Amino acid sequence: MKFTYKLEKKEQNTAARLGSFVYNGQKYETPMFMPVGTLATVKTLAPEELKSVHAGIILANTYHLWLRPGEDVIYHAGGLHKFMNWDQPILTDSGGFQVFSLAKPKDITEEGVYFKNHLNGDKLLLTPEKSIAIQNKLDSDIAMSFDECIGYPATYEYCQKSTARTIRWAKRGKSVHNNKNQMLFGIVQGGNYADLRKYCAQELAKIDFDGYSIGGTSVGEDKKTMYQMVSYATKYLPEDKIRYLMGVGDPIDLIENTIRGVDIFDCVSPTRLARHGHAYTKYGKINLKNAKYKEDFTPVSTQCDCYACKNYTKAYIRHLIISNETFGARLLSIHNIRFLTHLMEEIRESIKNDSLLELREQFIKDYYGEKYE
RNA sequence: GCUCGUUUAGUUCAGUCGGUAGAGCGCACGGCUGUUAACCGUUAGGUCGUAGGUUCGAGUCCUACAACGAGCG
Repeated sequence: MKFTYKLEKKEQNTAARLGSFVYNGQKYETPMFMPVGTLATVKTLAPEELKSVHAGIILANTYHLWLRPGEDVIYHAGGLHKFMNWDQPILTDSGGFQVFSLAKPKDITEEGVYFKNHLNGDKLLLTPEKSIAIQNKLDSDIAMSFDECIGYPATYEYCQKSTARTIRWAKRGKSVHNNKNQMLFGIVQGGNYADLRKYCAQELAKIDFDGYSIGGTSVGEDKKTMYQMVSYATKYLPEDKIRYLMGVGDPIDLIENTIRGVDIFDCVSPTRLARHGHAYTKYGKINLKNAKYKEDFTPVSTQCDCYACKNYTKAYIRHLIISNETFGARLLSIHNIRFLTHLMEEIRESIKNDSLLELREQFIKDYYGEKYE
């Protein structure tokens, strides 16, 4: 189902934006954070639990669902929403990140990208057209253009060549996109090169997508570099369209990139860290596996309103995680997602009050103490 | 009581022809940014049951003892 982004307000002191859209009769505000549910599930969580932590859009992955169960199965099920019982928005990534994480350089061609199916060894070719066709069938609300997520560092020559190809791929995808209920976003690449980011953003804007993403960040660069890449891109993106920074979700990065004009984020961190026993707190990330929590009978956070913090102690969750009990991963996933959605609530509030820079200062003080930069 | 077997890291076990010890798990700590990740990495941890003997040298071969286990009385 399509929805229209509305830019509500711009923060006075930064490039931050407050926006909104209505989906299925419900209003959603940006900036927002999207939990990741690669295989049509946000790992360990039921849809009801996702709603309880105020999740808005969730993300699923074209590549993974193509391999298993296959897009036809989901099409026959009546689409991804029905298949996974999720009546809020769904964004599908295109498989572009798997070009970065799974493919070898020699497998990337003008036509598309060759993958080795990790389930059965089959040789696979994913093209821009194929990615869009799969996403059309999955019937997500937002489809992503097939791109190459460039690693870091990368030479200017490589970024130039790859980014030009990503733009050609974006055009090819757009020309075959045929799901009227689905939006299509373009993805700005360009590495850490201002002119390439600018060029890519402007070329994509000409194609006229429903929204724009910034890709090729959180691939090993330092934070300063990431923020620079984002600034290079947001500067040249249409103001009236939503901007999505892909794969970014470290709490401070949500603040810093909101400041640079980003509207939505996604990241595996809250759920992956949860499964690995870590929890976000206002005063920094904690590792619940540490012995010091063995008899800590207080919640992860006394201020958090999530189900885990309201009902369980660190000692109990630690016990579950150490015993490899899935309930521990589930409780921490609930908490970590809630931590990020709550942070986004604070960010939106501070945009309304034009106090985002103050929020950043206070956050850093609390989260990092004296250690930050 | 006799026979056989076992005894090595916290634990379960490897350990070649005799050349002064390794692994998995656990413990402790760290990492994780569009998920091939309930994963990966790094420490710490040993009088090789005890006492003798053979040998240049014994976790390894021999003897005795101890503990545990099995079988037979």
